[in-house]
Amino acid sequence: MTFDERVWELIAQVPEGRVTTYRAIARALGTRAYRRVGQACNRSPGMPQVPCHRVVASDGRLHGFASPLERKREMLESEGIAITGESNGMRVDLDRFGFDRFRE
DNA sequence: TATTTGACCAAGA
DNA sequence: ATCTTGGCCAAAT
Repeated sequence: MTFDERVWELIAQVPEGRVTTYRAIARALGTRAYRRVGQACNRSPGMPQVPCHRVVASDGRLHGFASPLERKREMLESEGIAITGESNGMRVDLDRFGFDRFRE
């Protein structure tokens, strides 16, 4: 099993209405290669296999997504997750929506 | 085999 | 609060 696949497996465990962080995933895998986790998301199959839109930066900000439609993100987040801030600094409250109780 | 590349992060300034 | 810097490490070149 490759590193990417392990990352996807963890992301798949994040329930709807919750988010996780690149840091939490790296920690769960016992590594500090946070950037590598981001790449795994980039190459992930996407929904419905891997809900990579539920992965945010460690401070709760919505990172990356070179996609022209960051709006898409906000919409998907609106599956019950509150977003604070404007287009630039949109962030989620990790204390309320954060998830890192991975199994295995 | 060697180098470059990230949807990152934490600590300083 | 914003910016810079150095570190991280598997995959893709």
